[in-house]
Amino acid sequence: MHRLAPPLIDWYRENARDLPWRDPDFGAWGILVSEFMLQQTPVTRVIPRLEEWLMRWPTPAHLAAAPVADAVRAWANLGYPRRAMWLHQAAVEITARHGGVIPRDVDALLALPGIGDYTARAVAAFAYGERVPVVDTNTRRVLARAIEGKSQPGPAAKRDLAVMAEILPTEPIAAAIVNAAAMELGAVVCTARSARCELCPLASLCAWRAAGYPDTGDTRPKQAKYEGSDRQARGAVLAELRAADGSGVLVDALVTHWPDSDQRDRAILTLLADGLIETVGDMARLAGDGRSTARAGATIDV
DNA sequence: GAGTCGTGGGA
DNA sequence: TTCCCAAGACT
Repeated sequence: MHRLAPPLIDWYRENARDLPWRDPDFGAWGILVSEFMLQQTPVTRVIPRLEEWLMRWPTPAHLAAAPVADAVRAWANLGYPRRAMWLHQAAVEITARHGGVIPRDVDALLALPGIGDYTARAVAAFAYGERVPVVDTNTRRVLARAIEGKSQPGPAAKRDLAVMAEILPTEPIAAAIVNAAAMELGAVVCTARSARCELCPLASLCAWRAAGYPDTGDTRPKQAKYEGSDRQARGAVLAELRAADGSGVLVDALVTHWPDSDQRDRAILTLLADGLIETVGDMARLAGDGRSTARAGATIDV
């Protein structure tokens, strides 16, 4: 077994947070939904929305039968609402092509919308016990420090999976724990802002610590400013349509206060292109909203 | 590979 | 106040 695995396993058994999706009875659907929600959204904000979601849609078939607009509303403030749309579409495909059962095969999971390298492997490992490397931003930071001796990881790369595979135990259950432990360690001890090495089970083995904590630079892509961005404009448009009923809002009445009218129009057009909203005549609404008169796809002139 | 895509809490 | 960043995916 790799020298990093035993201390990770022992530490995780003692220190893992008691999170809902770690309940052995949580189920593959709950784990899949939690992984969608956790893509770029903090744990504390996910938990209440996740519990509501699973109460309302206890299986993929339940979600698949609902309008996608309901999913986007229930997504609430989790951010990146395309994820709600993709999760809904994934539920449709799981219901139609997988008999309502979440796939356990990584490639089958990757074929679903909104599921990439991380989520596919997380579901395979944590819902089904598959022995596959799972690499998220926390794991990449832990590996960069402990093994490569760097202060921060580089941008996500395919090679990360091979590095993680190196330290995975042979036995699938132990492998799943090592996957979870690396993520957990990066989330609560070896964080982006600080390294609380006095709490770290890998401290005595850590290459970065042994090298004296050199600042090796930060090559991660920097996040664009949100204030004044197209994302902010899209958020404002979508917030108005979430608050509206199925009849929608006059296109010309959407976010009329927005200071940049070109940006406002661009927000509406890209939301249409993404399939998050639709127009019927001069009205706009969440895609799939409204009742029986749905005629999506009409164009608007802005 | 680099840019884009929400939202809000904490440093 | 301002900035960072949070279990990524897609184009």
